[in-house]
Amino acid sequence: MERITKQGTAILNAIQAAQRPLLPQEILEAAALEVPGMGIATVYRNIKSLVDNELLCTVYLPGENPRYEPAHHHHHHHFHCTRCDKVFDVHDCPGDLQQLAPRGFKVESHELTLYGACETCRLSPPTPSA
Amino acid sequence: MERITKQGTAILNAIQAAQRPLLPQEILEAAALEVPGMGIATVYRNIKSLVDNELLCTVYLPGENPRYEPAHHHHHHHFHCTRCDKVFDVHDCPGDLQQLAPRGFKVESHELTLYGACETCRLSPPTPSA
DNA sequence: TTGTATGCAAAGCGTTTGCAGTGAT
DNA sequence: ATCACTGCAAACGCTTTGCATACAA
Repeated sequence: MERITKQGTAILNAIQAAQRPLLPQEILEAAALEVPGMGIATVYRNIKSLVDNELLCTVYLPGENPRYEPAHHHHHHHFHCTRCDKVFDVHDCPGDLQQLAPRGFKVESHELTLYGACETCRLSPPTPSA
Repeated sequence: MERITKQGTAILNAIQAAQRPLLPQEILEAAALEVPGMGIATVYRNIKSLVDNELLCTVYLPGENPRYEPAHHHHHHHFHCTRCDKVFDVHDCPGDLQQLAPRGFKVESHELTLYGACETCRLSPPTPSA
């Protein structure tokens, strides 16, 4: 992306405004509030170039489609709320995990995902009527 | 699955013989050695029923398609070799990670993936000629 | 004006499903 | 002889790509 377009601006705004990693479809919905009629292909193309330029990073969670968040340039993990399915950053880290690997294996990095209830869901359980 | 078929047997054999989680395509290739001409749809259908019957479990790794391994019925993690892309079981675990989550969040489970070089790849670096 | 970025639709890829035929019981 | 399972092909959901048009420069 060499040119500044209203679509590209809206996409980056949407991702930066979200306080959590977003799916492409969520990015589209948010950006389309600003630029109605925007297509999903534009979202994918912009995401790709933003990731290439290291303005965004890709959040891969087990069994999930990729989400995107602003590149933090620091090691962190994620918390996946099993109630609302939203994903949140976790800035703490268990540290070196070489000890866990089988003998002879060299651990160079790791990914950790926590699952449970986010604060909102913990304080607002689903209504029994549902 | 109520009936025993040669395809179903070959599929289960392939997964149990592998010492690591396999992709559906890998399962097909292994099982087709025993039952040539087997279709990928049969692999998916058998996997699904084996998972439902808890003979298999699904291994979800970040950014990867699902793999399948015999159900171990115990908590464990995985090591993904970045050289050969094979995945191995890790039986050790860092334990409770509640401490890592943001305040107010409740951690109920976690997934951990280690990345690096498996023993084979660590001992056999790629040939410089490649 | 130039040519990049967009929108649409078609294509890709992994997975699922409908259907007619095969084969386990 | 049944009817569950199989193979094939079509359908699906997500992502990518081709192409003509729109618009940033």
